[in-house]
Amino acid sequence: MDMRDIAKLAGVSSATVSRVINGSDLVRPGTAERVRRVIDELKFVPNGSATTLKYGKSSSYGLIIPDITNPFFPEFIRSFEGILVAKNQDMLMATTDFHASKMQQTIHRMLVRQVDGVALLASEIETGPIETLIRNRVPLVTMDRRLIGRGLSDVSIHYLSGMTQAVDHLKQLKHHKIGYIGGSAGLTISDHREQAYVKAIERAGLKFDPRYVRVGNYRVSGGETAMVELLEMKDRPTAIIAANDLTAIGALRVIHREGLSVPQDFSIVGFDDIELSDIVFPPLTTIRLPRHELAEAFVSALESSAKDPHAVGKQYTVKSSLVVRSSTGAPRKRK
Amino acid sequence: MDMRDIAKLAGVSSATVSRVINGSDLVRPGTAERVRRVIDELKFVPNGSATTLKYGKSSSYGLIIPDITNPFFPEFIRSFEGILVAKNQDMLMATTDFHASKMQQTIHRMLVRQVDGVALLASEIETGPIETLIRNRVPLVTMDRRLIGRGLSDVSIHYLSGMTQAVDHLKQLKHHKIGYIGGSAGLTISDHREQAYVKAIERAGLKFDPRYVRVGNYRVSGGETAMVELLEMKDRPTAIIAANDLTAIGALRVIHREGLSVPQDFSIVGFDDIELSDIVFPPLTTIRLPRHELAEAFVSALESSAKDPHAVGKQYTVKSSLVVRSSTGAPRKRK
DNA sequence: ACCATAAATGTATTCGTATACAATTGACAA
DNA sequence: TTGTCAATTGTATACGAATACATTTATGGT
Repeated sequence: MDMRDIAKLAGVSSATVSRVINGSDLVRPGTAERVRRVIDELKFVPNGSATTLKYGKSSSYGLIIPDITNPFFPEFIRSFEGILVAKNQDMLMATTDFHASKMQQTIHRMLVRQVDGVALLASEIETGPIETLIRNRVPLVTMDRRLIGRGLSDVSIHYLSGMTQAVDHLKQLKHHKIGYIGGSAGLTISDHREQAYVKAIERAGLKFDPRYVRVGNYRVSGGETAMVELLEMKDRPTAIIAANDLTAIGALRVIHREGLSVPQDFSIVGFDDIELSDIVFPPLTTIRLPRHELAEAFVSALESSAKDPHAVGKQYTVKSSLVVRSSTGAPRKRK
Repeated sequence: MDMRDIAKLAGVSSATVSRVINGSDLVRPGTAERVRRVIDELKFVPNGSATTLKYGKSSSYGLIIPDITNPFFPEFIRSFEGILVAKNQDMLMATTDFHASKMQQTIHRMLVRQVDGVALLASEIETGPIETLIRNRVPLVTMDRRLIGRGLSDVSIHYLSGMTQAVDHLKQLKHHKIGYIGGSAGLTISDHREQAYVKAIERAGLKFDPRYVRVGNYRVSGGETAMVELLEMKDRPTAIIAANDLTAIGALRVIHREGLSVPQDFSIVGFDDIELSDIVFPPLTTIRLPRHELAEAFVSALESSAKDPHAVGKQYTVKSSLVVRSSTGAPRKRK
């Protein structure tokens, strides 16, 4: 069943049907009504491929993330998808699992599908795939790369605001030895977070000690491994800031496993403020990264680039801020 | 850039280019090589809309879930997407948030996109949307509806296997009063789970007490509310089975908040075995629902229906089984 | 009633790929 | 060399919707 069938039944031409469907105002109300009735009766659904082919736009955006299993992403996706659906756009989601090959494959699929733009929350890996998109004039919005260009926008998180609050909060509680468990080595996003930590420490007038900085992997396991190492130190920190909440939860687990407690023996600060962080015990003090604002920034960046793919994109910034719960407190006095 | 451009540069016709791209074997190897070289050089990507329009198939499947924020779904999606990508299929994901209107909208979008089939993990709401799909001859695979038909398959979970193991396990620990916190009222999936509980209780020769059965909402909050009610009972149960892990975690929180402990004061059994269940404290004994098998069942159901949309679908079954961790133990003796 | 003009509708073509069918080329035998 | 047949390659068209342009119909003024 296609528009011509509808046209025949409504006694009009396919052009009129198309106009009715697209809400053109140059159709007489009576005619439009008649056509609409036929469409409803036959429950006609237009063929999107034909529209995309003709129109050159697919009204869909790609979303590439590294790992849907990290709760941060589903929470982001919910907002992102919600915003798109409200605008009658579709979302093509893909996961890279941090593999460059999957990334390539994914981008290829998005090109085939004629997406109107790509939101890349896994910019980590390489620049190759990014160039592929740019070359094909597909608007791209990255996270935390801090580079813009023609058809290339970026949404960055202002880590420093939240990190400063976290360090100040800990300092006020009389912590002087504040450690940091980072993300996977070699990712720009990890660097940004770590730099914010270093800067916040220095700004607070505390001494930066590289021995207190450990590498993680953005997952629970990385937090565990790093925390084990930190526990083995003689002069160990009394507070830990983690690169994300999962890492913080990993640290928490190790501390509990060792029979120590939070926040009496260690204060822990996470990053992201995933829903989970309010559920674990003790509820996690964490630096909130507002998902909905982030999603909104991505969508508006995508939209404006889609409107004019030739223009230079914008740099968006989303602030982070501390949420104090129960995993931070004054350190236990040691003799 | 289209196939004709490639054809011109390679000195062949567009038909040959198409044949090369689709791996037809009636192209002379030398010619194919020449064409492939041009494609690579120009990094040509074919237009999927045109292919879909011509071919009538989009090589993509729809996935409809209620709530991506429930960790069960991301874990499922990871497998589902992985399997599809390996077969060069795309996934169009959509969330319903348990709203019938969103469901309708979502299904409409999938029809427009010409998906080759839909996996519906949110069959809960109504039958209307389902009929829309059937009418449009889009293969449909539902979860736990236990109805099949032309182009309609179903993947059901054999709850009873895991539930029986759970009840037996608790009985062996000397629990006689085993409560149940269910899912949202009115969903078939909730009924299936609850029926399995009732049957398992009776099979174990225990007394079924309806006062021990409470309604939840598949989220932490539902587990909390229900657990508060259960705690207020005079003759309260000593063990609780929850309809999913989030519910169990909600119960866990309330118990801790009241200064009681698990498994000393209460034994708790979850359902799903989300990754989280191994991370909470204490690690949750739970009934595992194998995500990967589930995803595989969905994909094979989709594929066989897509191959022959006219045939009657199949009923798949996936077993559940108990995973014992630390949230279950012998009940504390009460005087 | 008639013309000018605006409003409404229709006709024909385009988007890029796949493929039925047609045409050409090549291999080999006689 | 020519014919036969298979292997290649090319030509023309269809898929379904959108739209430039053409045509018809309605409206209003005289």
